[in-house]
Amino acid sequence: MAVNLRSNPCCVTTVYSELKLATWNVNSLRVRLPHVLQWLDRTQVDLLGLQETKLVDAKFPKADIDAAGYHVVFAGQPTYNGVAILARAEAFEPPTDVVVNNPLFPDEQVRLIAATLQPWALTSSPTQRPAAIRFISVYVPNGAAVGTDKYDYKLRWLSALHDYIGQELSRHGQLAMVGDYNIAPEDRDVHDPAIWHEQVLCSTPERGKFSGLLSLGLRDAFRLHDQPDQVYSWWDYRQGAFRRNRGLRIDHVLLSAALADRCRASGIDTEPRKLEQPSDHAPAWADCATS
DNA sequence: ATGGCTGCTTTGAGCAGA
Repeated sequence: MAVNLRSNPCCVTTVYSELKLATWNVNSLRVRLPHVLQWLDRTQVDLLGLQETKLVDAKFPKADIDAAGYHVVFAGQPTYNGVAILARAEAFEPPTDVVVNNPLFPDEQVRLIAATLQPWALTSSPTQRPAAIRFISVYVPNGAAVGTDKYDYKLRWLSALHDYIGQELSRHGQLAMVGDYNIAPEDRDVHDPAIWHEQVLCSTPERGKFSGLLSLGLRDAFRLHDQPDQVYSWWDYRQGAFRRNRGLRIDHVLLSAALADRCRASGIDTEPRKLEQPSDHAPAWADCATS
């Protein structure tokens, strides 16, 4: 976040001039909390979606995240899944309109959380009140293998997500849906497209669901800018996959038009993947100008 | 062909992840 306290009060509408959004599948927040706190401190990210927290709500480290200067909303279950949204307290009022899971898709698994974040306004004028952001953190089912029950569940989950996000986009001009989509959108997002051809995470039906989300008006922040080749967000723990950069780009920041038009940079931060006891995923991020 | 790592689990070998 770039703090921007301009001298002329009539023109100041927010306490920042730049908004940094990110997503990170942490593969157990119990294990990864130190990495997350370190990353927040380094990046000063404004809005962060987490996936695979793997924590029941009673064990969620809310106090540590509060102490780091972030609002947090979360929903978990034993052992699997679990999602959260962190919002920089200096930038946003406390989250409102929190929704857990897709209202259109009854689900025993906790894989979606949505919240509205209202930027603090440095003006009392309602006309200068900055627009709120609808922020959604999703953990799309893995799908196991093409043709399995889990794969069918993944496709049904994504169809319902499409319908829900269509509704959400009609209600919120500034919307960001971030998360682990468990889909590599194109072959250039895959280290070895021949090996992965029509395999889970890369199959045509899954890619069709991802395209369907974009057809609602969302943009893949990563592809709004020139990027180096062979940038990925997940690497298997086995076989030295990270060292050999044998990865997939499956974690994405999707932006509505109002945010995409102001997106200035995007990328994937591989630094946390180099730490001891890393998550197998790296955070993906996007920077948007606020005006 | 298989399993390779990692985290979790009413502590253990088995599941799930991707």
